[in-house]
Amino acid sequence: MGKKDLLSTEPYKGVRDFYPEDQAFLNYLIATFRGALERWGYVEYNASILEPSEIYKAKGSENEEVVREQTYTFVDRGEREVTLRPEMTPTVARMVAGRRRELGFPLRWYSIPNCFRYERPQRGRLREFWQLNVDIFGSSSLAADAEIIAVSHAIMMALGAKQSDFIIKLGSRMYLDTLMQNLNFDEVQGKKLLILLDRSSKMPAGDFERELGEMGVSLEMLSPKTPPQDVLDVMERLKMMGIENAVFDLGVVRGFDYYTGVVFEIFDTDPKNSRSIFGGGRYDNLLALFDDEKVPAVGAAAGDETLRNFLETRNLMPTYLPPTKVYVALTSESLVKEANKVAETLRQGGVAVSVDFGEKKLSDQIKTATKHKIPYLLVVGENELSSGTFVVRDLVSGEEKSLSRDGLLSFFLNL
RNA sequence: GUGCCUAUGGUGUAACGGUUAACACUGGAGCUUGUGGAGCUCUCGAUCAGGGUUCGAUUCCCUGUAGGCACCCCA
Repeated sequence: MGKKDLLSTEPYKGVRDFYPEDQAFLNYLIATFRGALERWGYVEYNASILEPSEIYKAKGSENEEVVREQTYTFVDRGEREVTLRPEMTPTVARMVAGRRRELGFPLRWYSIPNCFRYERPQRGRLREFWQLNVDIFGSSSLAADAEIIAVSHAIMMALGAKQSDFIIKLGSRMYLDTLMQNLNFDEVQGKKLLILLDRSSKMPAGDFERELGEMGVSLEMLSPKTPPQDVLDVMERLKMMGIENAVFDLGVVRGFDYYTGVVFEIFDTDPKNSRSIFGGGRYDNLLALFDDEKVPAVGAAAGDETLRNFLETRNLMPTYLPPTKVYVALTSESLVKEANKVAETLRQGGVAVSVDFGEKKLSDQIKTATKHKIPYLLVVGENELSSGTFVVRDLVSGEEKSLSRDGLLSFFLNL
């Protein structure tokens, strides 16, 4: 028997299908983000996935290669170069700059976009991911830096984490800049050093110090006696908010593009998840690309996949339950209409109900309900309809309850 | 781009180089239990592709492909 040329059921490389359980998890993340952020006074925005390619190239010439090789970029029918957004920050910078005069500052915004990067997938890194973005625009105060970190911390806690589960590592671009000046490093050397610092946590200590030596510096020369002033200030503010798991880390650099001040990354303390969960910092110059007047900004981002890895390792994944509360099973296919009448009463009252079509026997209908993890079963048969008494079964405990037609709604509403 | 690992039904696993590739779950069909989630019977369904070694390859080797992991990079 020759096999037909069937299509693959695999999704495109590096992207995921969101089966109901997966979508439910994403929804849970989004709901948790929203809840936490809106309590802090942040409002939600969004934008198209498509952006003109130039907004990613403009940040600096060194980014051009990254954009060319690590984004989904194509030319549209009108010869415009288009990129599927690899991140949200340029987009939000564009949006804020576009309405700078109308928006009141400080501005607290968040969004949960999907972003695309053309990369080789591996643990915690995919070609499409959902990413929370939180930003404050229009404040230069370190209080804003601290708030962004505090909000990130609050989200971790809202997801069920303990402070000992993660650590907030702070760095200072300002400190590094003055350091470069003191070392008389030019831009090229400076970048090289930043890259090395960024990699340091992944390298054996010996290699790191040897490579530092090759650049004519030592770890001692780079390490401050006490954390840089801006980092200290932020840490102090965090402590006052009850956040104890923040430390200074020379290796937190955040690439080498638009950051200008305090930068931070949140890591799982379990080494299994080596990728940062949250990352962000201050980027006071980015909006100047779109606008003559500077608008200071500080923000953070967190990806869904690294958060999922974190929650899985920490056993914090929510258990899946469908929105459906009641499954109506029928003793005969001919009862669909009657069953829908019963179901409609419940729907009117706001109870989520699905009705079987009665094509299969009752035991199979129950199996379906169980398989879909629907918590309650309601059987509609001739007896029930004539007597007006319905049996509701709790599919988890197996308990049953006899109710009148009118009693059904109040039963489900009182769960 | 580089390196390492992996590849058997839809899923998870099994098969010293040797009969007809096994088992569980899932799916389908049926029986049965007189409001029934159980049980029983039957059934669909796989060695990634191409070469090589061998009397004989799921098993060993090579190439390709796909996937995973790490590096690079990480906005």
